[in-house]
Amino acid sequence: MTVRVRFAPSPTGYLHVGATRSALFNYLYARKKGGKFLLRIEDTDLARSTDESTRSILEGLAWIGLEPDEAIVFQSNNADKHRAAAKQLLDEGKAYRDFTPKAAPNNANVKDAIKDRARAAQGVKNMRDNEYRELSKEESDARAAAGEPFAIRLKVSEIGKTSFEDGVFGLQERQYAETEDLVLLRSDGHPLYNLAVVCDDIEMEITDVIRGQDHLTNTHKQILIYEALGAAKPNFAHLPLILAPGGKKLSKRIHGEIVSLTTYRDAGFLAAAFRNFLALMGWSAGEEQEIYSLDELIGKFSLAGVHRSSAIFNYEPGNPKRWTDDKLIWMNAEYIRTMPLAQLLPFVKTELKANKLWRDEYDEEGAALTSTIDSTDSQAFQSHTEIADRPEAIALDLPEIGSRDWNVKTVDLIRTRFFTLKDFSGQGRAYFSEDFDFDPAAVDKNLRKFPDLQHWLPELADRFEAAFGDGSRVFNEVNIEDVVKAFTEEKTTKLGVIMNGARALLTGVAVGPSMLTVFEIIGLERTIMRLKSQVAWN
RNA sequence: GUCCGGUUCGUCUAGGGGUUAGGACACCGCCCUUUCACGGCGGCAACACGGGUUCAAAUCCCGUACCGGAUACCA
Repeated sequence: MTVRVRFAPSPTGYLHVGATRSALFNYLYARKKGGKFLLRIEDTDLARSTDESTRSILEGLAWIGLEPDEAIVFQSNNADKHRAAAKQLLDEGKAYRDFTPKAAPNNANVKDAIKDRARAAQGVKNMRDNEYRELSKEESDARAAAGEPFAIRLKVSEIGKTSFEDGVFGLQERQYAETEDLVLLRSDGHPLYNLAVVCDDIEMEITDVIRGQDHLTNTHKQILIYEALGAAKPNFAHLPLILAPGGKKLSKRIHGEIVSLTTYRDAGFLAAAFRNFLALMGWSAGEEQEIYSLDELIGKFSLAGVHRSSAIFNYEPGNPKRWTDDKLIWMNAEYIRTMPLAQLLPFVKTELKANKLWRDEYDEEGAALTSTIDSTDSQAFQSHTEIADRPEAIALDLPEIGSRDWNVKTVDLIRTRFFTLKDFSGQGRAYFSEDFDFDPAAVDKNLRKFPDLQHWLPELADRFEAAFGDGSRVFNEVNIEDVVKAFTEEKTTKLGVIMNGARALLTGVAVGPSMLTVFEIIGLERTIMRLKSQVAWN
């Protein structure tokens, strides 16, 4: 039998990172087993479900690369089937009508109300004391015919237990006495979650249900429904939860946008990096590897590697440097600097375009460097070093400023210190535009601390002009170094003072690659212009 | 309350009778360097507690504590 799994979110908000991990594990399991990964939108709670949420979920799944193999199922479309199933169980005497008037909903604190009620019962509550449980068929039919409202409850036996072998948690057993006669159909005819899920999973021929640990007790209820319906039950596996720092469940309401997948997309994370990070939350292949391609994850995934303990999604609210999990940030940076350049470039292009930093010239086909990069074998993943070590890529003369090759070389140069795609348009803005900001800290540290620089740097610009302006010498690292060193000696100052001052003026920031390379990449013309500019000083 | 589950460095984790308890992130130090959040080297740092079984327990058993989940005519 081919494996069929499903991800079944309810569209009551954006896609949650915990839910995304459930989707990922379902997907990995399906791919590993050569099965199908399906998507069902559980939109039966009309009051809370929105189309916008559905769109957002779909968008999130598309971004992270977890698209379903078959058409999306909307649970609300199956309500008639759910009602028919309830009716069938009623007719077979496996369920009964409960004419108890519906209790007023206590929306303020539903959870607390449930807890209080349970505590009041002191654990000796009889789950079978419903007065309508043994009502005669005649009377039940008569009252229903008279128009009296009723809910339909499953008649759960008093003696016995449900049990199943959980793919993660092992053998799970629960005495029937612990399970109440659960409601299948609300008195307004609305099918309830557990019934809907079971009917749909049967209908969709789901073989393996993989979902959050918060559904463990639902599983016992659902098994009762499978049995009543005479249907074969699927395999079940429950995943540990992802918790917030402090150990509470990571929730949209309390923790905000940090739990939304779109936050990471918008913050410049690579889907591959995010997926990699998520896979390692609650799962391990039992080895010391950290970076896994999707194919590797599929190859190595197994439910046996899933933990039973919850993982904490670690971050510090209010700390800009740790706004999300450290390891996630590191992993994204690791992907940016080590992934094949040809794979990174399209993402950088999108980022630059969105900030009006992209030039059509970057798209032009042609030169040697570009074709070298494009032919890079993208299966190899340690490629940053490979590219850097490849003499034909790095030894080329500097491409014309603003050309496609220049863009490729620049991206490869600056990516080594970047954490997100946003950095290409933020910290890296000065490479692509004249309109960039100066980091006040960089100005203070590298310029104001050495007031002489205010006239020295324009002077250096003149030296560059004199040395390279007529084109007789190439503006490259070796020659630039000669000029700067001579200038430094003349001023009897340290090389670092000149270099760091120039860095602040040329790039607006205090960090970056070797300054000699930066001069070269920025180019003679822009270097002269920026060294002479006084805007940073004002 | 009851049921279910959990507890190895700050965090993610490896290890499941004999290990100097390993790795990653973060942090700290040193090196490289004109700077740097790259890179290299090194450091700090953990088996919740109490009993038992055993020659030997982080590992098996029992108990305790703490944490989490569930307990709806929500999903």
